[in-house]
Amino acid sequence: MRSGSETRRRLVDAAERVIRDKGLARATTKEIAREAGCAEGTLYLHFADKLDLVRAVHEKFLPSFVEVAAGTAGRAGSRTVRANLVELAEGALALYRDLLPLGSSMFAAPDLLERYRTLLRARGAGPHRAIEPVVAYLEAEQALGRVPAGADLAAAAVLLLGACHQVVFVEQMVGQGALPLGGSPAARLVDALLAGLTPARPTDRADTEDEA
Amino acid sequence: MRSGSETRRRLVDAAERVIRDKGLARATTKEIAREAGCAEGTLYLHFADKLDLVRAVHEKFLPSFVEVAAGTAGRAGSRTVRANLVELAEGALALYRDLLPLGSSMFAAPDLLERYRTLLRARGAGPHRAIEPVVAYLEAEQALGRVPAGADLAAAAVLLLGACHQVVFVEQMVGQGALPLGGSPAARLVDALLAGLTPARPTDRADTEDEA
Amino acid sequence: MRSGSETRRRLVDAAERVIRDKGLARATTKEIAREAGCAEGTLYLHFADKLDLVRAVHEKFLPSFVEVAAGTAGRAGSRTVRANLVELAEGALALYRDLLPLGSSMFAAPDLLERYRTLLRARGAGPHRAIEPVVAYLEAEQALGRVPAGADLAAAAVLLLGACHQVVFVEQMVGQGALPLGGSPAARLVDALLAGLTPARPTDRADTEDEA
Amino acid sequence: MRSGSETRRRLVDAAERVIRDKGLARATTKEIAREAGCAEGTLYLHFADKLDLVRAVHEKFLPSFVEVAAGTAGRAGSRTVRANLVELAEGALALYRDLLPLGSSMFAAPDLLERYRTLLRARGAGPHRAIEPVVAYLEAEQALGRVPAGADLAAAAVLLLGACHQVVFVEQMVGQGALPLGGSPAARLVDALLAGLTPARPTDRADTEDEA
DNA sequence: GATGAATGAGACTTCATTCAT
DNA sequence: GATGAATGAAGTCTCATTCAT
Repeated sequence: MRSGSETRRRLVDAAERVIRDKGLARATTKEIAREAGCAEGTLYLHFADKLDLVRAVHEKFLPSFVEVAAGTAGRAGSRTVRANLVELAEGALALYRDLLPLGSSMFAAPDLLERYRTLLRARGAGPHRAIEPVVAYLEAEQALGRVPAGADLAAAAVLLLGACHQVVFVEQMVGQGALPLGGSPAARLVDALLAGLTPARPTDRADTEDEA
Repeated sequence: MRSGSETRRRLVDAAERVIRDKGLARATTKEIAREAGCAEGTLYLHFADKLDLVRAVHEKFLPSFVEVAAGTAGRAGSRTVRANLVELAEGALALYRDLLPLGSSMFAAPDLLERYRTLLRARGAGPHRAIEPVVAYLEAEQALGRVPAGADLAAAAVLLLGACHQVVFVEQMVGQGALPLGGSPAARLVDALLAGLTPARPTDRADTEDEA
Repeated sequence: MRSGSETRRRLVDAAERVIRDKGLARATTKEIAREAGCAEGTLYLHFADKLDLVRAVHEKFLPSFVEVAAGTAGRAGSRTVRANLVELAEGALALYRDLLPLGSSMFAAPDLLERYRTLLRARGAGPHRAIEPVVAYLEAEQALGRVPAGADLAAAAVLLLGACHQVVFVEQMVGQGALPLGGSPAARLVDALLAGLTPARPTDRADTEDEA
Repeated sequence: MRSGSETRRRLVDAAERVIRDKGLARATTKEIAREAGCAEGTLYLHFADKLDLVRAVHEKFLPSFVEVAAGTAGRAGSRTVRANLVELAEGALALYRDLLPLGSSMFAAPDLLERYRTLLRARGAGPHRAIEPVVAYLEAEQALGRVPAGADLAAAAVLLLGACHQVVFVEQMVGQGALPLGGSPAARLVDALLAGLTPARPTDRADTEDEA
């Protein structure tokens, strides 16, 4: 009943499809069962209740957060840092486009959010884990001298992934092209991050040397 | 029905409170009316339907996206760029903490999202407008030479605001402290953005001069 | 909502009728609402849930237990003891015929039984209170010398009311006439109780003078 | 399907246990099968439907009604009438404590009650048969002169058994000790029945010699 | 005989919305 | 404008029963 039975898998996939199409609020058990090609009652043979099924849908994507940069992580030293980061940002954009509708809808249902938090804690998973492989990649480049020695890699990773998250959030709420990041958003974000905002001249540099 | 009657205001405020407390899914008309201290039927004297009331709640926050950096915008040239950006980032964090639960829950109901999109288009508003004052501030600093001439200011603004959004998203989904941004997250993000990731040595810089 | 609104009363009466006709197990909210001439949802405007409605039905009959012998109690000294007790027994038979189907069905639903117990305790009511007016009547007769001085009046009351209960129980489970109490069951039970089972001769009386 | 297979017996026993524990309303086929240690479908190899299984549970107890006084019946003439009746009453109390929850719950389901009536008629069984051995015992004592010649033995038996039934009914509905029959209820009921309610003086006796 | 996943009717309950007062 | 009882469609979940293995 808990293991990967064929029907169970069909139900999870059907639930995912319906939630994406109609949103969590319109994802009824009747609709999910119809989509899965089974009776409504069958749902309760495989899941304790509807929330348990939704949790299973989310669970399916738990590894994604960490696997975003799985490919890139090993690329340290190859090609250029920029190329690797652009590839990584594009992967992040694709992932967020996939997960945002699923993830955000949880805020509409506090009980679901609570169950999800419990699940995340139990697995030690969550969206915050996404920055780990990015940091790992940057550390490897740092060791190779392709990233400055004193750089705050965690903050850099959050800047990049956060920007990707934001791009997708705006895309889905307002529509594509709302943000003035014409061309390749991934490339522009990476370039801006690499360049920083500090003027070349030492006098300006002094400006940033104060306490917050 | 459209005017700013006292009862109408009470209903909007009550709806906001209930949505924050219990989530959109548990925000029933009965509960909202109780919280507003009026009868359930009264709601329909002021709003076409429940979605219209929710839209009014969101509408209340439309200006916020633009006003985030209202204060900071005029500070160009004063203090340091870093200090101004840290203040701005802290404002963004506070704003996102306030708005995220309200904004994200829309993804649970596509019909609500659709109405919101229409509203945003009609008003030319939306979360993407938040970067405008940031860009405006940076442009002013750029004119003063406190920000590099060639910098991609739009991308920089998205990096900073996106990171703030991300920090709050993780906070609310997993809990505070999940991201490794100990100390002042705002300060660390700003510092990382200012510093960039390009090594000081010219040889490394060459690494990034590859395909756009 | 708790007071005696017209709709509330109609629902309680309808529920009583349906429970009598079809039994508690077949008394659905849909059927009760139809019988009451209102929508199913209306039920939940007046009662927390279905059990709460059933409780209200039972509550309606709480006073009955005590009022059985209300009339007879005042008759002490008038007519004959036998006549008064026969009248009382006939009232008890009528009451039990009315209440047994309602009361017994509770044993099928432990949660309902539990709520009913709570209600009984709170009101200090219950089927055991039925013997009180009977005992009161007998005490009055005892004072008048029409009932033996040393008689165990509580036990006598339980014998009489218990027998009436039993007669109805058998009637409803097996059908009328199953018990060999042809003629007037009430009269036969009262006569048997008045007469007792002790033989007139002193030698037999000795038989019963054994261990207490 | 009708024979006394091992599995069939396990199912009947399991059903009895579940009905006692959770009530008829909560006695699901799933729960009964689990308790019996077999699959849900197996139930339908041995019984036409769920009601048929419940009927089998009740059938198991059909003889009980008659066997209550099996022991006592043969005791006529031995010990004292009182001692024999007290023993019999105690047996009746024990029996009713055992059967009442099972028997009463039938009133919640008229279709079950109907099937049970049919069964009782076919077997000539039922709760009314319980008085037979009591009457038989009393007749034997009557023949021995230990019970008055003119006594209405059927009515006396109903008084005694009915009182026992009542004691248990009140116990299970309100709780033990609700009836004022402290000490040994069985002994008090028997003593009251033996003594009767007629005053020793002939003048009082006249009171009862009126129209039926 | 035994199994247990699948079924689907139907139970209880919620809630946005209406309307007579 | 305000009320709140009434509505009824729709939601989640249960459970007796069937059937292919």
